[in-house]
Amino acid sequence: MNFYERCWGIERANRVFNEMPKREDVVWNEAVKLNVKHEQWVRALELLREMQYSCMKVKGTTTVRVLQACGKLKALAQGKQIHAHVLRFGMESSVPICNVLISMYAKNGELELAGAVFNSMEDRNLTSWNSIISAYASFGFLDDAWNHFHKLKSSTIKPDIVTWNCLLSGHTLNGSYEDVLTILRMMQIYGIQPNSRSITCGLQSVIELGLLPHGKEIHNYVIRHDLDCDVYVGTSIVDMYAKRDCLDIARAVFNNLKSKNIFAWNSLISGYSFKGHLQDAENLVGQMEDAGIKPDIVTWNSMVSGYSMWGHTEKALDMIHQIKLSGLTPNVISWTALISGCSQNGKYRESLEYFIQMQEEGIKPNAVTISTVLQSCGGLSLLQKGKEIHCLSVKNGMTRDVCVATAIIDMYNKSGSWRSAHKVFKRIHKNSLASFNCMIMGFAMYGLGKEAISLFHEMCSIGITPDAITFTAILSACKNSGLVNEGWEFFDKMSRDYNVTPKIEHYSCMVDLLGRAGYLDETWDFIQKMPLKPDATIWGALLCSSRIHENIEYAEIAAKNLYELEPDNSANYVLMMNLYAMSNRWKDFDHVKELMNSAGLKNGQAWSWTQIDHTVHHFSAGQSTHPDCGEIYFELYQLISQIKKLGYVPDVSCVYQDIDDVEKEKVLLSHTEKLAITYGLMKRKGSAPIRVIKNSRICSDCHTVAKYISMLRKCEIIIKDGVRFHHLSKGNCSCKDCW
DNA sequence: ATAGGGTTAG
Repeated sequence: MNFYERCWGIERANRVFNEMPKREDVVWNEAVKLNVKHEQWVRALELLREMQYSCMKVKGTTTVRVLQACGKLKALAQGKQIHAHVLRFGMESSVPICNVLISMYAKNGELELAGAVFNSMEDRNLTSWNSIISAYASFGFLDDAWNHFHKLKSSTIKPDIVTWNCLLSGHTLNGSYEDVLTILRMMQIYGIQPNSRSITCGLQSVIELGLLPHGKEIHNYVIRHDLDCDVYVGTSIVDMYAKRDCLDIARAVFNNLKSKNIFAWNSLISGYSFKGHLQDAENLVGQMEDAGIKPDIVTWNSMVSGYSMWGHTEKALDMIHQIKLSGLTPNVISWTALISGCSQNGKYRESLEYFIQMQEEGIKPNAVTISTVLQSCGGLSLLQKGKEIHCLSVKNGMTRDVCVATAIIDMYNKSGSWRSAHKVFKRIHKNSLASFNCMIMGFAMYGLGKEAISLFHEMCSIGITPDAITFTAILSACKNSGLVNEGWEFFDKMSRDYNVTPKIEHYSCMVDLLGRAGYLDETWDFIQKMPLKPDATIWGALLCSSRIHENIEYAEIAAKNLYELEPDNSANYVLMMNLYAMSNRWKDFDHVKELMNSAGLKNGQAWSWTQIDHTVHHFSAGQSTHPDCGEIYFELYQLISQIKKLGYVPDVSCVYQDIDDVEKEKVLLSHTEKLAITYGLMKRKGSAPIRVIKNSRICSDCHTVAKYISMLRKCEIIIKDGVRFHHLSKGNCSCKDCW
């Protein structure tokens, strides 16, 4: 039989077997084992059944082999049949057979059955214990695994390296990386030498936890125990250094590797690419090819991701082309890398275009792709497109994914529809810290301070601990709703009760909160006492508040710092010019204007847009480019005269030009958000809210006009300005006029 | 006869 197997393979061997006139038990057993070895599963089982029918003796070793195969092939039904056979022929007292039964059930995910077999055993050896501990650990039932470990320790049998490694890999799979390191320490206490498998678990944990010193310790251990010739260990070390930004060390370790497989190359390349050393990464790809290793899809994807993340979209696209040239097909990860890079760099439009292109090439998006694309929709406030993607994710059952759910909430918040965001939020079964943060931030953006605060309390009451991001959200909610006392309270509480040290963004919120409320001296005091060096956000907040409350003294201090910290930000110059204009200080006005000109800066173009059906309508300051321009102005004049009857008085202080009030009133009319709102009113169908996006901050006059229009025409108007959202209805705004 | 079988890209 063996001879035939060697010369002509399993089929020939089976034929010879069938032609044998008289077949002994031994031959039958050999035939079954052989078929299992060649993964001729059906045939092996047929033979086994024939043996059972003819009451032949099936040897223990044969049974073990077949059960092993049932585990590997996840053939639960067949496994159970053999289990029945084992019971019928009284083989259940055999320790090896029970051991393999445990393993078979575990591999098929039947932990209860595995446990039942283990419990029914009269005698157990170390392998039995290892099998059951491995079963529980590999499915994340770590408590059960430890329980059995402790029972084992109180018996006469001693755990070995396999036992420990089962626990290590269980904790690694479960993501409890601190525990992995603790177990490694325990092993040393018990005098068990970690082997290469233990080490790879440890290294993976060190990478996830970002504990480079521990990693170096493990590296030393590896060198001392000659484990660095293990391919997996070597690659993990390269990977660790590459991920922790120690590219030189990573390269040195890599160069010393005895055998360099594709994983090692890829780890190094991804390290260089991720850090933005793209030329080095590309050179490595060349070297890898010279060494006779063909770059695979992972190699190329590292390159796509690097280029795309660092803003070189064209090169990323070029890499996608290269993938095709090398005979491979760009997969969902290649495309997601490209799309995500665009989105992260603010190239939202491009990212949406590539999303379409990806689908045209027959690649289906997954949850990561969807979350990324939703970010792009939010970035552009494209509510319609965002809704489409939301539908797509529902259709594909992706809303259960925490990242997708959070991205949907964020998209609705950023697209002017906090109600939809809230609806999605409430429908999520188990909200996470991230989704709470996202929704609190959403309320904050609309000036819904009370709602944000009550959500904060709800979150704490169900046992979720707020983090630094939660406090940024809650403080900006207080800031956007003018809740000074509440803001102070949260600021005190965060370090006192929640052990979160305030960062610069928290200080910035406080400066904004105090300043806008008019407590400028207190704000100044606060900045002086801050333990951190004030940055542009702090001075920017002070400048804004000083402008609102027309305090030239503080404004000038803030501006002086800002001109140094961000000389290219025209907004700072413009704010200063506004302030001087308000106080009729035209000489100072001209001075700032010169300063701005000499820095080569222009006053940014103001624009607004609104979406009607599937078309985006753009309105730019000083241009009457819209085809329906005449009609829009006609409608606007009528609206203005109607709201004047309701009490509207134009706020000419919003015009910072040295002209008379009649002229100023005309200038007010041309503000782009008014045109966009008017157009939205003209074209809207039914009672859908009018949504307008504006690149800079809305002025107080437009804000007032929008409030009156919402009252007059009984409509909802949602305006996103450079900073936040305004949700207007029935003559009121969600921001309660504190901006 | 029986236990563990890993590392890279979004």
